[in-house]
Amino acid sequence: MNNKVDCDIRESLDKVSSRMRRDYSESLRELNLYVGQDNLLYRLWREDGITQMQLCDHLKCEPPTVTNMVKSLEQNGFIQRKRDEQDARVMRIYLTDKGRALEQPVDAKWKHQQEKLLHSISPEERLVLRELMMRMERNLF
Amino acid sequence: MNNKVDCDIRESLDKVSSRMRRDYSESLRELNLYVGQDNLLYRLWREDGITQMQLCDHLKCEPPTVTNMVKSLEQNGFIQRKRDEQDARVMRIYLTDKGRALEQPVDAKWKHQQEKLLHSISPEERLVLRELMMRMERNLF
DNA sequence: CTGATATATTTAGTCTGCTAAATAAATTGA
DNA sequence: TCAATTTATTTAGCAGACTAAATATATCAG
Repeated sequence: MNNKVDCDIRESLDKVSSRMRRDYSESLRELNLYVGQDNLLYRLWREDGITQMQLCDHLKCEPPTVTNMVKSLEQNGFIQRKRDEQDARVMRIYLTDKGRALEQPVDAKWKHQQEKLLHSISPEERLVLRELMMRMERNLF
Repeated sequence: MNNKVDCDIRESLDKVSSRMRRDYSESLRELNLYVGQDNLLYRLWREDGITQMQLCDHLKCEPPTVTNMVKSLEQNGFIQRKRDEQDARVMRIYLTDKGRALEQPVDAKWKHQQEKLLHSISPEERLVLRELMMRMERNLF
């Protein structure tokens, strides 16, 4: 009986997150960005010139994924790659003006998407929800 | 102030679902399946011989995605494609014995993953969580 | 009956994401 | 010093997922 609830939670989680990703992805296309690239840029808006390895850590993905994302972002002129002077193995990623200019529009789209997700949920409920989400997170890591 | 909570919810949602997907994906590799294929098979376990268009509806994805998944599953011998006799446009997808045999092992892996996600959360809390997830779902669709 | 439209699928090409293996540079240890 | 190991990145190849465009079949309207 309880199993049904559990199933619904997992299915709902999948549905919500894939739908969010899809909607947000579509919205980002207006900025000539692909979903995920906004997250990479986000790290650079916080700290410009970090290495690909650091991006891996933050994005929680594997090195080849960063290589590809960075390549695409560079081709579109949002970032620039420079080899580190001290350590010739590492690549440092720097924002271009075009990349910096995306911060506000991306933030607006992010907030809009977020509001769509949560709009029927009260502040008190959001606290409860966050607490439960955090516990699921801890269960997985 | 509340915005922080909202942000955490969305970030947490992304983290939890991507981690779930990743773990589950790795687990499915033992069955020679890729993540997502289990969901397609699930539909066939419920109703064998449905069309690719019906699979699209259930999986909530686009026709080319189904084409590729079906191709891969057929090459691995889990399903068989047959053209519909009434309407030569439609392809009907049928399980092979090998495909049918995956139902139990996939179900076990799914349940295992689900328990990992929810194990620290009480039955009462699960009901609350489900209710909130469902509301987010309704917000998006 | 036939030309236009609708429907189902495929093809081509993009992206994120992965693993395995290759490459290149730095570090470590005998 | 120099071979072995570690670290950072890239390449190749695969999957799911997407869009745009092509193909093939069916249906509908005049």
